[in-house]
Amino acid sequence: MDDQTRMLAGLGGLGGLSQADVGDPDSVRKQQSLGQPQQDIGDILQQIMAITDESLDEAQARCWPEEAPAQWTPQREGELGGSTAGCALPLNFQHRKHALNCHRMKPALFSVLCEIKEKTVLSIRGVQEEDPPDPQIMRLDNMLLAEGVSGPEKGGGSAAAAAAAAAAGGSPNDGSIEHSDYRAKLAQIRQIYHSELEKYEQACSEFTNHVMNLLREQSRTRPISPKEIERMVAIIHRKFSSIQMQLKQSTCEAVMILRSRFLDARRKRRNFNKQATEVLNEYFYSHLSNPYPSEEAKEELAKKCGITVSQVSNWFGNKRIRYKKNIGKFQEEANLYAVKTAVDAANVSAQASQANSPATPNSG
DNA sequence: GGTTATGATTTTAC
DNA sequence: GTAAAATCATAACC
Repeated sequence: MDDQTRMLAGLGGLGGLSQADVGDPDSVRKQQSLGQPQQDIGDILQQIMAITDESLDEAQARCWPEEAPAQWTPQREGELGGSTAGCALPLNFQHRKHALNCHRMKPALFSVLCEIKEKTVLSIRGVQEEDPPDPQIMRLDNMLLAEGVSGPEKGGGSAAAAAAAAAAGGSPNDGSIEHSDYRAKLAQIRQIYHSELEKYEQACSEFTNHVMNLLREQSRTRPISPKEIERMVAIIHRKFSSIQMQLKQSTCEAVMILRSRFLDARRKRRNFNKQATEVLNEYFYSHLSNPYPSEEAKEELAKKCGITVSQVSNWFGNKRIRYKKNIGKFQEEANLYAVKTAVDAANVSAQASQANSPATPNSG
């Protein structure tokens, strides 16, 4: 509450207009002899100064009879009148307020004061207010949307899980248990995110309303323009959006951790199927003198085996080092694939020669 | 349950 | 950035 009060005092006060700027009571009294218009202004300034001299806490502690009758009593009014004994005018607070509101010069004077305030304090603040959308927030938003945490719920998470499963090297159906586990955990994160977001939004709107009401109330006795209230609301929204960013950040982190766990292939390593291993071994042993497939070859092998290019690279890396370390152990396998390759080559050449020979009626 | 095989990751060297 | 080497973690086998 103290922070709010201070914040409001910064905006709700005369905003840079010191007592000397507006006119202290002595100089005002001197001016009173200058004629009726000056006397009017002097009166109203004195009233304003008397009211603004009171701290906001004091002002808020005093409730208006028409707004909070339960707290206002004649005795209370007496106390309030007593507490303002230090003021220049012997009016109690409510009387002063009433007199001020009814004063014929009040709208014009407040308009001028608002204008001065606008040109001084608020114009300085205004420079940093119109900032573009934060790229960091945009990144977080995009990620949360892509992961299915924010936005519509329909299958976002399962799509991400399917993609994750595919990236892990298996088909999405292979790990249906892990898949549903992933979805459940993602849904949990989503639920926490939305409930927290709702809380923040509610708090933001409650606080904004509270501040707006206070400023509107204050605007009856202090020069506060609607524009200034708007600015204050914008400031509050920015503060709350920074809290929201923290929430988004931690949600993203949670999703990343979940995803990395789900994707951590070491935790659920699957051997490649027999056909894939055969294809890879065939290539390895038929290129034993230089077992380094090009990028194109890797892509083709990956396609043939139904794995990723990086998995092909891993496999060749492992194979090279393990073969080199223990050639004897792999000799049998090498011979096997050498024979297989020779047979395949023979078949290919046979087919080629058959295709090149003149066709006969019996040739099938 | 222990051992081996294997896919993935990390560290290191170039 | 790439490959070798070391290492990790899990699957598969006995």
